[in-house]
Amino acid sequence: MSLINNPSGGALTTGRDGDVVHADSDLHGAVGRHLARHDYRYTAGRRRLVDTMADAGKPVTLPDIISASPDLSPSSVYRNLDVLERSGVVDRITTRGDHAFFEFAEPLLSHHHHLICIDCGIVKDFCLDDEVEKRVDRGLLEAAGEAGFTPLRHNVDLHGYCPDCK
Amino acid sequence: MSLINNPSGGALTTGRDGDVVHADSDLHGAVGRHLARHDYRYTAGRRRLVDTMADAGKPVTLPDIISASPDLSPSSVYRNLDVLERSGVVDRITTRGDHAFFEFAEPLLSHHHHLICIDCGIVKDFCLDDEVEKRVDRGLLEAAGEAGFTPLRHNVDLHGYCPDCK
DNA sequence: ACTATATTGAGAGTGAGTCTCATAAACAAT
DNA sequence: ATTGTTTATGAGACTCACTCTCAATATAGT
Repeated sequence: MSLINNPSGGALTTGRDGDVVHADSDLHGAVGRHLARHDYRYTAGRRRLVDTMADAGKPVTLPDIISASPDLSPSSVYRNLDVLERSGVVDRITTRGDHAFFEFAEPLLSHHHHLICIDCGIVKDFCLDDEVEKRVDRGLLEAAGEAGFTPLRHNVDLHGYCPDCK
Repeated sequence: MSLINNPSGGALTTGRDGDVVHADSDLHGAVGRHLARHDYRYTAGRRRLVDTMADAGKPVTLPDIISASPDLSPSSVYRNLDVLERSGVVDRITTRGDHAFFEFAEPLLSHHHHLICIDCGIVKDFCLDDEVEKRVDRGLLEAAGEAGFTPLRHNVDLHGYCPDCK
């Protein structure tokens, strides 16, 4: 298992609760706790999936996962990505490309956003500075309240062309 | 044809170019200009589609369009939504729901963002104030430059539960 | 009107993701 | 350890949003 994806380039060191995963700390422990909270088992196949995603260090699609770990069964991977998403371990990123992307959710991964290529759909992570984040948060909470929405998280995505599709 | 969707509640009155559509001005003229710029024809079917979307006044899915205008052919509507998207008339919003949502693109519609229900996928528009927008823009341009991305537009989406799915 | 080009519509086709179900693994309690 | 109970697995069938095909039709230019 390698380092978890971290767009800011430094080690993951902060967070508001005890489940933030530090560069060399116990990812599996944190994932297991999330799963247990939702009455799911942390099986060997799910560990393999988590390891594969951690090794990738960036948002991945199903083909990415299968080509990195060909012994995993596609139907089980889809089912387990769903379980991990329900447990708050993984976020699904839906783009115009053929496949959805998956990456570790906060607070397993520090807060960040996405550059999305509108041609090939590839996703790359980046961070905004704290000042901007706070202002966005305040604006979003206000808007959500007015519309009767219960806010869970925000996405700030930039759509454009990646270096390859330019 | 009714008013175009406008999350801020007031009339659409500003914009950086001449194609911004005011509440009572010529939507079809602006759409026709966009299509012509891309060597597409503004046919009767495309007008019907544009009218249907304008009448809805909010992001719509293909079933929304067909149930509002049952004489439109689904395959043509899909094809024409694609043409309108390529021409910059329409934006596609991909969510976890079964269907993609479509709405008028900027600058036909004033700048705004989306509340997206993570359960049913429904999309609602809202605005952020100008100060926040400017800061977000600056942060995104910087991030895009570092990653070699060519920025086109940004999306600030809030994901949560809509009043019905709460 | 005539020609060249773009669009239409009905239905066939595609493919990412989901569902089924028989088998296997994980947990609990004795 | 053994048994019983619940949950997970995997192969493949299946769904269905969306795209493609192609003959018929509408549009624009001359």
